[in-house]
Amino acid sequence: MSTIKDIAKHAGVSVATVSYVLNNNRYVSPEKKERVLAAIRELNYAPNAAARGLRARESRTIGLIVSDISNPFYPDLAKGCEDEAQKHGYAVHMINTNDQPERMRQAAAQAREGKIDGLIVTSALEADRELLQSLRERGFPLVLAHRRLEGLDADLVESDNFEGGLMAARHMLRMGHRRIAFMSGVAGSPTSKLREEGYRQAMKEAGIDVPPEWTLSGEAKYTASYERMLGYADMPPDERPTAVINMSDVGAMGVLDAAADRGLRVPEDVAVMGFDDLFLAAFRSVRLTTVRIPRYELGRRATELLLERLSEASRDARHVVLPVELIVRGTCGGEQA
Amino acid sequence: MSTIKDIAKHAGVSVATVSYVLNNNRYVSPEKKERVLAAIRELNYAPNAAARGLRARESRTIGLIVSDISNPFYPDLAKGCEDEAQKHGYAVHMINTNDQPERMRQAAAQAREGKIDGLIVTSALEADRELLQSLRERGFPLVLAHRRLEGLDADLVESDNFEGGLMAARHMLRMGHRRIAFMSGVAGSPTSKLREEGYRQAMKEAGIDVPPEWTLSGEAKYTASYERMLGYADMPPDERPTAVINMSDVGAMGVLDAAADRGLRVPEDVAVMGFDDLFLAAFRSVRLTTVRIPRYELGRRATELLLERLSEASRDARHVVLPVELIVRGTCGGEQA
DNA sequence: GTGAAAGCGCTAACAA
DNA sequence: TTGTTAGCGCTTTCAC
Repeated sequence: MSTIKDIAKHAGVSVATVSYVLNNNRYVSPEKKERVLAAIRELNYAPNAAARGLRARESRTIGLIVSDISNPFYPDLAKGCEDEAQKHGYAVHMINTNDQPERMRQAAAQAREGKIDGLIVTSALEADRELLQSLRERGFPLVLAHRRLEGLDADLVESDNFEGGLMAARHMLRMGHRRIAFMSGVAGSPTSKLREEGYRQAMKEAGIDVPPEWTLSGEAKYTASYERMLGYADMPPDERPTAVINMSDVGAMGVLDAAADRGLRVPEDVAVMGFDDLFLAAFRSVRLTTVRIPRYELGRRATELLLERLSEASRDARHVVLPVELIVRGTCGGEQA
Repeated sequence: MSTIKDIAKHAGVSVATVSYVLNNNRYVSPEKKERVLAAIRELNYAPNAAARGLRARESRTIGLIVSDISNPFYPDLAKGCEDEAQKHGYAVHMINTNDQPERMRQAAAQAREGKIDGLIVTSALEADRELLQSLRERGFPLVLAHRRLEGLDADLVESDNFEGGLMAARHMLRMGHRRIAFMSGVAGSPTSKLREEGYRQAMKEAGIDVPPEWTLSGEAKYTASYERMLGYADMPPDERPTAVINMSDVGAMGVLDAAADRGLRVPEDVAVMGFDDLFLAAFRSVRLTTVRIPRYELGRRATELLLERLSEASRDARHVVLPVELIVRGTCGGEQA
């Protein structure tokens, strides 16, 4: 690989001149400029990123932490992040933690080594709090995406989870249901809690008491949801919930499949809703009514915020809440033609 | 951030000594070593990656090019790549090209700038050939994953596509089908071509002629496949294929849904197979028979090859073919209890 | 055993 | 308008 010196020699100018034309930040006479440009072309030169980074004390790359990229929730988010970063000349480092705190620690190390200029943390866990806090205290740019961490002084981009729960439950109510179950996620997840609060609010407005068996928590995954639904299916028909809201579309698939396995018709015997609006929700054989979470936008906005923070002096932590949207398909009835 | 100088001063030693303990490559007296370690802890020091990279002329990061991370085929591959890289102290740069040649060009620029030490290219397109070739000619480490590019001098990791097509068709034959359609992917894709060759081989073995309407090509996506299936459904029952093999599980979903929309029972009226074995293939309401592509392993092996190439002197291009597996579920009948 | 210093490739302050 | 040079933080040769 050729260096700036090679270019300088080849063009018969000083390295400073080459640097000036490279960065276009000083006047350089047309002839010299042309010679430099020609040399660059001829030698197929590209300035070394490490050297630049060392001088400039920045890497122009941001880190994106996801717990598991093969969870279909994240790819869109990652894409939003990458598209936005890319637009501003930043690269993105993907870091899968697989929910191992050790991996989070390695990410923090990359931050201290200057490998990344800022970090987007999706689905932050309570266990990460201390580490993230210490990063923030050292002034490292950080934005949380999708999941909040109460009390952490960092930018946050999330979807309107309370509203999502509210709108899901209201929709069920509107369709005539009274016994509506809300399958929440792992206990303690703020996302899940917020959605459940929205649900409870709607139920309260409707004057309905929510017995504990309507809000079983557990994983929002397929199997765990499938099993919870089996439990409901086995209840006496006049006690069994006639509507089930699951925290994720994949979970809702489990609910749908359990209902089918027990001979329950959807939506006649049981109405089902999910959250996310994954591509599979739109399949004709599924047609899942769901609350769309703007995943791409979550990633895009988080990146936007991070980049702003990178270029501006310190400012207060911001909190952006993205609207969610009710997508009515077939699993609750009431579908538009 | 503290630098090696700060540590040296703080510990009362030279920067060289600090470097020695950091890299553990020279004898350092226990006392000094301890003092250095203490200073590192106290000042929360981490060596600057750019400076190291500049010296060492390596970034310890690899680039991973995918056309679209939100295509459910890629996340597992990306994860395999990331896990393997991570194990060897490498980071991974994700690059979504969205099939824009411009993005590929930017990736190449990153390579020339030394931002990445090597590149894994998934689903390489014919249009990328020249760029990739020029990278190889400059000796840049490159491995192709999933899709081959005939004649490109680079390592390649792919799944056994011919065998996959063969095993899919043979399975259909075994289930008693004779009119078996193979919905191939976009014309010219080597992956698709190989699979189709396997299919043709099986048909030939069975002494069956394959009329052109059985091998319609198109996108392997949901909608395109849905529509192709509608075409088959509208054929007279005694001409219509009784079995359909699609190039992807998502495509197979389209086939399944089209069949359902036309009142065709699966597998009685039409048997359906996919390729990939995505998570959705296992849903109880789907139970798609499919050819499993080892996506994670594709990413992992590609990374392994790349890392070997990074550490060893130049060697001949290698070609690894990963076995595929027939996963029998319900859409072709013959499911195990 | 340990340290001084050169140098990786680049930018920018300063000099001419 | 252009060039010389110091220095970013680190590793490593060479000398002691």
